[in-house]
Amino acid sequence: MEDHNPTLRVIRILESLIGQPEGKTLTEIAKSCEMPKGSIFPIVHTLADHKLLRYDDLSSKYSIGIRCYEIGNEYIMQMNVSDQIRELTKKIVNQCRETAHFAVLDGSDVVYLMKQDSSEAIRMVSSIGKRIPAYSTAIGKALLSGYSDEQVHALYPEGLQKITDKTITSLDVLCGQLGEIRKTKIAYETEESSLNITCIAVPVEKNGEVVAAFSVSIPIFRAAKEKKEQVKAVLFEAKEEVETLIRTLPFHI
Amino acid sequence: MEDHNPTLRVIRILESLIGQPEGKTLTEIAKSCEMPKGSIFPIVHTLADHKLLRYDDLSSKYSIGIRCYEIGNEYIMQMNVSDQIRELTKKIVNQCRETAHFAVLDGSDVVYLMKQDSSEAIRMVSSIGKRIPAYSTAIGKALLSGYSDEQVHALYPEGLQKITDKTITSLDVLCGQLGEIRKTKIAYETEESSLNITCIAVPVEKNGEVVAAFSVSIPIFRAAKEKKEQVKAVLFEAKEEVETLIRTLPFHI
DNA sequence: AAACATTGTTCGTATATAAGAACGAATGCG
DNA sequence: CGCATTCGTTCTTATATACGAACAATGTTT
Repeated sequence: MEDHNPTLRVIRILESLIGQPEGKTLTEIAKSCEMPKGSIFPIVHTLADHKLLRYDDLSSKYSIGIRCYEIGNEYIMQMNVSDQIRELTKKIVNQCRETAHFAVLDGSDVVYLMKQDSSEAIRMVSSIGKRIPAYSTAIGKALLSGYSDEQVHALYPEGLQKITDKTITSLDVLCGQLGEIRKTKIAYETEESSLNITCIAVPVEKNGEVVAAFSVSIPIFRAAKEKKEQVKAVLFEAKEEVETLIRTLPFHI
Repeated sequence: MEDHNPTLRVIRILESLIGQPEGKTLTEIAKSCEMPKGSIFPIVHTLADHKLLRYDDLSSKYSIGIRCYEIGNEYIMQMNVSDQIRELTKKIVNQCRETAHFAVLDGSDVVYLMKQDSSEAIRMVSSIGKRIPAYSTAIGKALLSGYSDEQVHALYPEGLQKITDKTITSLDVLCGQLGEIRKTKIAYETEESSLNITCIAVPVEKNGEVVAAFSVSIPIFRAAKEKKEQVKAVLFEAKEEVETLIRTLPFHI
């Protein structure tokens, strides 16, 4: 480790524990962060003392602590409309009987801020706080539609990776779809991010800029034409409502 | 600032931004953390670079960033039963038509992990991730019932502060109620934390230890006797279900 | 039982950070 | 228009941290 930025160390330690529900031992953290364990020892201790990390005696593993949860929730609270948006997401679910998401774009990834499951038997397995490549989902495409074709190209210098057989891998095809979305204000996706799931999404705009998006995910066997039309109508209504809501209020990503 | 622990600095900076939806300028952060702004400048920069902080050009204020949200959600994900618990919370709301919470205890405070609003007109204004003194709420008392009277006394060396006119301020009265809760496994509270709200809660136990709690909050004008009885029954059912759920699985705070 | 592989922990010194004043750049105000 | 008050930024040196090997303490394997 050549970089001696102690703040960066803290960040790398915390990030190394994302997607690790079991946690990691001090030695494992040291290895994955490429830092000597003697160096991270006091850092990990301080973090654990303040509950940003949690230490499990049995497994002797560290994982993300409750204080991170509290701090992270502050992000949502900053959107002073978070409760209303949650209600709107819930309303979408009630009307469509399918899982709905509210998400924003961070770089080239979609970050889900809210998720409401449908009460139908088959549920999506997505989770809030998760991050996935934008180009592979309807909600991501809705968000990307706020960017110009050049900006989209710049976001994916390595091109588009296949996630399922139906994932779009051509930037030109993607930009073609984004052009449509800019006009129609609705985005579609079929099995491009997970099999047997189709997704419909609308961009949420403020002052002409795309700041967020709503989506509904449907198992394809339930995605008949009239169902899709109904979902589309519900999403357009939600779009209107949330845009009215945030028109005057500050709303940031 | 005498303490030169750089990790602690990061923590203090992040924590100083909790409950500050508007954010703070670099100077304000420096003042509230009692650190020279020249010192925290590189720290804040690194945090912002990695989106743990967010900088607003217009107000030139820093606030909690999206990456904190992602990291914090990892805490919930670690409870591999989080989705089922969310469903259970939702079920409580559907059956009671009132706001339900799921929370754990951290020190002497309640930390809400999940919240589901009722669709009724008047809603609670609580928020997930928030932290409030345990003794003032039904859910807090349910959680405290896992402690002995001595432990409870130790938790509040300064005694109990008044939040509303009806807040319990005597540790002995509190411990008396906790004794009841240990026997009956149900906790009540009326306007002790917020006016016009009454609350009913059940502790969630694993191996005889209280690890979490469910609660339902009701505006007092809707809290008739038969309503309370119904809520009590729903909560007992939820308690049974979640205890079965976590019996075999690892479940930690 | 002994060797091994874990875990976390300590320590001296090279090296990077922290303090705090002083700087420049905006903005607000009289 | 200029004084005053923000904002962020830079700089030098005292001072604290990071390295990384060697440490103890468990638990696992042979």
